[in-house]
Amino acid sequence: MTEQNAPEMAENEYDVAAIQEKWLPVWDELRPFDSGKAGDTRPKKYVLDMFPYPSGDLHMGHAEAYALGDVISRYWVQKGFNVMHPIGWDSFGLPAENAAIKRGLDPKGWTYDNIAQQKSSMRRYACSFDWDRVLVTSDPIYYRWNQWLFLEFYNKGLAYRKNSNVNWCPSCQTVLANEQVVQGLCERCDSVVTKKALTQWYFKVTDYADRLLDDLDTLEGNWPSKVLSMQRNWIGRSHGADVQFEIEGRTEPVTVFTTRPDTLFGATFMVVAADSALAAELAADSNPEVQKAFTNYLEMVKQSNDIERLATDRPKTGVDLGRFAINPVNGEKLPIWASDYVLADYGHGAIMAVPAHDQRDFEFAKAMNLPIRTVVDVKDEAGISIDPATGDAPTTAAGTLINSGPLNGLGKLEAIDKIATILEADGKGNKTKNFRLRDWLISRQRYWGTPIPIIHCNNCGEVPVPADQLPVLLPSAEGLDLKPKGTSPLGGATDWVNVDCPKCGIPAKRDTDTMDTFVDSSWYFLRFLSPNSTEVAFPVGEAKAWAPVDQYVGGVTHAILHLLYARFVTKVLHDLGYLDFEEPFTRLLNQGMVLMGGSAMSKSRGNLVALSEQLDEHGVDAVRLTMSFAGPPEEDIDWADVSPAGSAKFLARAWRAANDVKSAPGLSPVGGNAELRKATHSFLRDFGPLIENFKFNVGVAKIMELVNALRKAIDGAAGGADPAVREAAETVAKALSLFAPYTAEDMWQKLGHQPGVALAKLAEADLSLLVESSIVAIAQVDGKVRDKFEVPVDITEDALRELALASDAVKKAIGDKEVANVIVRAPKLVNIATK
RNA sequence: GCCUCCAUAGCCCAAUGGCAGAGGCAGACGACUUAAAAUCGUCAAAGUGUGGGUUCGAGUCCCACUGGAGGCACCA
Repeated sequence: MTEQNAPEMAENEYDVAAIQEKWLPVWDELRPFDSGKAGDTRPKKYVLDMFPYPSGDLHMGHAEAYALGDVISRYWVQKGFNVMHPIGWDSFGLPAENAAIKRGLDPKGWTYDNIAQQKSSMRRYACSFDWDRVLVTSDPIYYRWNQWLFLEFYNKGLAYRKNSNVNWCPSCQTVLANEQVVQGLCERCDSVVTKKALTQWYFKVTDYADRLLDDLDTLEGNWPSKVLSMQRNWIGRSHGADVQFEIEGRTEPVTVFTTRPDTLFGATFMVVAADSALAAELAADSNPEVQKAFTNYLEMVKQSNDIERLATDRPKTGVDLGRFAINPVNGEKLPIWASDYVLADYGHGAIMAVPAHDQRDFEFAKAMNLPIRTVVDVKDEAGISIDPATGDAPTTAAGTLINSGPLNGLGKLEAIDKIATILEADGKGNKTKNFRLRDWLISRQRYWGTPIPIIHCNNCGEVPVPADQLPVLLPSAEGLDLKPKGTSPLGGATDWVNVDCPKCGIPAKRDTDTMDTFVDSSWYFLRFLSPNSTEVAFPVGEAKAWAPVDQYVGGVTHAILHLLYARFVTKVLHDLGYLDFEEPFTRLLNQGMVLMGGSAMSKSRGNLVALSEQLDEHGVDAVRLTMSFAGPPEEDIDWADVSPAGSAKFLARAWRAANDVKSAPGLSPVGGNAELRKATHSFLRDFGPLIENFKFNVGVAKIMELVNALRKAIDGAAGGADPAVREAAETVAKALSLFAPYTAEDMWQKLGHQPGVALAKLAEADLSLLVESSIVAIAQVDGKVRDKFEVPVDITEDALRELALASDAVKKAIGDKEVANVIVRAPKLVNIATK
């Protein structure tokens, strides 16, 4: 190498680090992704990535999510849309608080340091965010509106306080929503969740259960079916009937819910949830031995946790309460038992037990030696009636009703209808439905969250903080004991807690709980419309123009937590007149996880891959491209299986091709190398639909294909000056800008253009270039290819049939078999079926 | 126990019911080089987890099974 050609070498070298340095400041100037410019007439589109929790720097999971979200967002920008693609931080929550306790710091400092770091990483990662629309949920300007939301719910009767047995994490020392208990463990820290009787705040999500379930149908096709089925499972609607049983020695009847009212004649006992008020009352009015046995049993039940309860092979336990219920259809006396297999907070906390036709009731009857009466005749494979009373299992299938008075001879559905009619006529019951979904417990006994804007007054009770006194600012953490102790740390901020009642003026106290952070994230997508407004949570008019979110991108881990809550809050805001739509996210893409060596990355497993190291080693573009190219976006990526180095190699190859273009910009491609033009325009035809259908990996493969064709043309007959070469190279640069913005921008400059490849539209495919005059037709015999011939594209069916039948190879394959049928699909195929 | 989803070259993955291969990784060979790297090029490699069925024709649709991933679960 001589000194003279050294600078030229640098010019022809793909230098990842230099390119990254070069373009960031240019883009800062150019701001191609602003969405709030006045007079912007482009059609609007709202693309949203789930916002991160600032628990440290960005990791590989973020890198995947934001790479994929960026492909979609940049695609629509390139198509000429005014795309709103904002970002923010879900910055309240336990990790900040725990980290702060560990280090003796204010959670605020830890949180905002992490936000700054993530923000800088996102800029380097070249995310196409609109940096004018940023929100941070722990900013008072945000959580003031969180408090507004709470009060809207409160005033509508959708936020309320009640005392009940709640999920309690002994490690986090706070309550958990049902959705935050996974397999009996705390979602956050994996501690075994226990139950505790506490007064807590709830959002009445159950009021919306039907709509939350039914409206999932409107998302069909636009949301992953997996998420739809998870939500359906979670809401868990079952249809059945309420039936009222008189209780001996009690004025009020007890109502039970059953999905099998047809089996009412087979009820042989009743079971009430051991931990319910009803059980305690029935026991209290019973004889002393029962009282004692019940107290002992209840003690045992309280000590068991969800893990034990979930064990399916757990033997049935219970206590006979010495009381009796009267079967409303036949007047039979049914003994009442208390057991923990009946849940206090589902249905009415009491069931009618039909051991012949329910697995759990059957097990209980066997354990307690209670009678079993068959009322549904179910036949086995041999056609012989099965009798659970003498067998070892209940029958749960449909069958003909027996031993059931007026229901005898009916099938299941007819029997259900008839018994419902009978019960309704007597005022003893009615058809109804029940949900697995419970109300959303939103209060937390922790510091780092939105204070609940309620004041408790001895005179007035719960008093909402007046709007003009919002926000209720979180008191400084200084001097507060943040360590979890079961009551909110805010209770220690005496000056803050003690206030005068806004209604009557006497000394009162603030509510010291904070809100579940899922409240913060349940409506944040609306706040991006005016992240800095001090007047409104979000402007109703802007919401009409931008919302709902056209495309939401995020992990499947939020399938039932965040996505269900956001749907619920949207429906409430709709009903309050703030929104004209009922579903927040029109289209949803769930990206998979990034694994390493077959399992999720974790420090303890020792398979953590640091994003920053990957970026340093391969460059931003190569990492982003690898995320898109690895496979379908919803599948997990095993980092051990993919090749960021290969991606970098490809990017360099594409970049070099642009460097080899020897014509001036603005050159018409007409008359250029025909083969390359064909490759370019078949790419242009295929690319858009692939991206719109999330087939990013295939889209990248198509770009690679085009780069290969481009290389061949440059090195071959066409040469670097051919107009088709320029056309192909510009197409590559534009398409590549969705995946590898730095490389694409640099290519764009090499091709002689001003910065801003992100805004350069891809050309429409010229389909006339793709018209072929002839095509290779195949001739099959019994589905196997036997011959091929080149035919005109407009060949008639008859002509193609003749051609195929005349082929020697076809004749040989037919042999002496008789031709049964000849299928012709001109011009591509003939299939000859023999007998 | 109930409900989803997945299975294609050594690996990651393509394939409107119509010739199993678009693309990549790894591999072999060649060109360039004193040599290597880089680059450019050429090649090899599976009959689609198993067994049935529908069809003129099945990787694709249906059923069963095996293996893997996920959700719900004492919810009456």
